[in-house]
Amino acid sequence: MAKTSQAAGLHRASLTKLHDLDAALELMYYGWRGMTLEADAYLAKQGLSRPHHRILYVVARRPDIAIGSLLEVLGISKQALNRPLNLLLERKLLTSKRSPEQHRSKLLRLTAAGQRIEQRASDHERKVLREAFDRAGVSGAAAWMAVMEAIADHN
Amino acid sequence: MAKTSQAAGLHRASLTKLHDLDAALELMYYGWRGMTLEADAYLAKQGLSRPHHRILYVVARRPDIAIGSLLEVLGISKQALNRPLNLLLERKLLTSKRSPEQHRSKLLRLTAAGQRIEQRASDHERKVLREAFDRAGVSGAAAWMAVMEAIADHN
DNA sequence: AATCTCAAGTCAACATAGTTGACATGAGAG
DNA sequence: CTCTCATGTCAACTATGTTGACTTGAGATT
Repeated sequence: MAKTSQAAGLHRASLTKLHDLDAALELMYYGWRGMTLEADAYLAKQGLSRPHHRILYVVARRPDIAIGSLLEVLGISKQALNRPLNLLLERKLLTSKRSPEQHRSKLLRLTAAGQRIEQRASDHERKVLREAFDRAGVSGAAAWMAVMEAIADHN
Repeated sequence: MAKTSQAAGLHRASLTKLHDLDAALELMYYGWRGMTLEADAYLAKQGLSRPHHRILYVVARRPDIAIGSLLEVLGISKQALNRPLNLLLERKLLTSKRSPEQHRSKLLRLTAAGQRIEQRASDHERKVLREAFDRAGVSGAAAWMAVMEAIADHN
């Protein structure tokens, strides 16, 4: 699961711009890469990868979430969730218990170890954002957020 | 190759924000999704997917690129390039010819059909960006670019 | 008590996108 | 005639996802 290898650098290739927005398009690509690169490397060291992080991230922000809700939030099938989720339970980064009344569903929570890993992985991503925002200033950061919201909510 | 299915919507989940930058972090995730969603759907209708688009995109902007250079730009192994590239050649979206002097390397070019598909797929992505930039105004777009550059070039 | 529903879990088969490693081919250069 | 070097190809593997078909176990209904 996840190699330590990779070009890691993957310098932004200099391609001829055929359209006005090609530069922006490429920035989205390399921006995503830039934000996740260190987090992925950290996760790989822990024997984890992005799907595990996504689970930890969501459970951290919705303690006692049921598996069905987690599936909805992640937008994947339960079969796809199965493996990474079980690994996290085995590694005791997550706990699951049945709720007192709603005995049908299982509630997920992070253990202390799970919280630590979630925090460190997300910290790598936030660090990249923070440095960029610091350079851009408060108004630049706000403008970035506004544009990203428009892109994310498009349609 | 690529299903037409998917939640397609995948509404931005409302998660408790544990940190200042969690909102920004999630925006990067959903922004990437938002930009590529329609392009991926279009490509799927053509029986293609993102790796094919990446190849078409690069070759469009570097006509007569050799395979070795393409590998560098894409940052994948030649074995990984092999299948999508051969599909594009079979479907006559790309041509390869040996150059007159440098007989060792093969030069890649888009056919008219390849250009059409590349353009349409990229247009879907640019459309999302254009609408967001229109709302944000020139200064907002410039700020977005500046922040994304800082993120992309981080490290 | 018997049955229905519903969340969760599990098994199999498959698709896609990537990896390493090993080796073949074909042209140019020495 | 051999060496290099870009390209091509085969095999085996990993990881992340998909559908479809089923089981299990608890709660609710009749």
